[in-house]
Amino acid sequence: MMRINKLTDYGIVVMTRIADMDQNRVHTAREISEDTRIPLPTVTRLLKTLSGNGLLDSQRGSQGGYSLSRSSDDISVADIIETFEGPIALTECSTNACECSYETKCSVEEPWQKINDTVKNALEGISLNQMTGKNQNEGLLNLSMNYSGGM
Amino acid sequence: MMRINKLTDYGIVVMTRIADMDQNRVHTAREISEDTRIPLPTVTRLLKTLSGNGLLDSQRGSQGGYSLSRSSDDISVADIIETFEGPIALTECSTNACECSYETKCSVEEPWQKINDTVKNALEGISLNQMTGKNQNEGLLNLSMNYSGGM
DNA sequence: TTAAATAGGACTAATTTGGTCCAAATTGCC
DNA sequence: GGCAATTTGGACCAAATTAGTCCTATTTAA
Repeated sequence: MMRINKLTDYGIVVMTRIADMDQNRVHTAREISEDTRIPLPTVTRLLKTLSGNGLLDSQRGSQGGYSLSRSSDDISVADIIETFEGPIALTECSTNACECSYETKCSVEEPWQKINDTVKNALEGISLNQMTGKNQNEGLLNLSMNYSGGM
Repeated sequence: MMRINKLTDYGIVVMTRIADMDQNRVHTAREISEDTRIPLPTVTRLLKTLSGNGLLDSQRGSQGGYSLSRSSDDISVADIIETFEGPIALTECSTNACECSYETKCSVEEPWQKINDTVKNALEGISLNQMTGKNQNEGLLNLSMNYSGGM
């Protein structure tokens, strides 16, 4: 149903949770697992991926844990999605290198690029901060979209 | 990688192809298969789905075939995607009935609705006609998106 | 030195997706 | 009326992807 993957969804939940918590200390996988009720093995994997891709800073060893690598204003939903699923590309034709096997497909290539850019922009426009409970009913209110294109 | 399904992609190719062809006659599955080089069994399945969901009219029997049920201006990419994948919903939370098992998820619900609406609007804004070769480099040129929301 | 963490990666089970095929129903035409 | 060309509906299986778990190594504070 044109879903993002479950793990990506979890990833956003986890990031949102971290953004919601105290920024002055690190948070362990166990803590986040208990908070979100996502099983610990899964959470550890999510955190590893997120830190490996630079969205989280990690501190090893005792008293270690994870924290946001940047302000929650500077992390977008697109960042998180791309961490788990790679570049946002609705079809193969959306990426730069289009190697269509069907001739017709290529006539469809340029429109897809546009569609994809639009979706990508939408996701880049939502910050992690906007996902938190902190400013619910605020930050998103003036999110809108205008089409000047005529059909 | 946050893709639409291959069959959905094919579905768009098939619809685009039909839109590109003579509107004064019906087109058989075999014809479309040969045109697009998508295997016949797959094409028949695509066409069945498309006609079952009202995007194509079908005529049975000898001399039968498929044709667009409405003008290609009145069919959107979103229509086709929804035909194959159901309502556009990036996460479960995007749909009306959100039954999150994790408490945090629900704090994320409203932002997701917004994100989803944005993506949906983007896809609804592209007509099948714009996907055809007929008016390439025309219809899409002034497709743009403005964010008034600040991050 | 020990305990508490993260890091890296292998592995399996579950789910989804892609693709094919068959039998039935409908329709036009000879 | 019967035949041939279609769509319709649904079952089915193989392949690919995804979700989730587990094990071992490494790092670090106390």
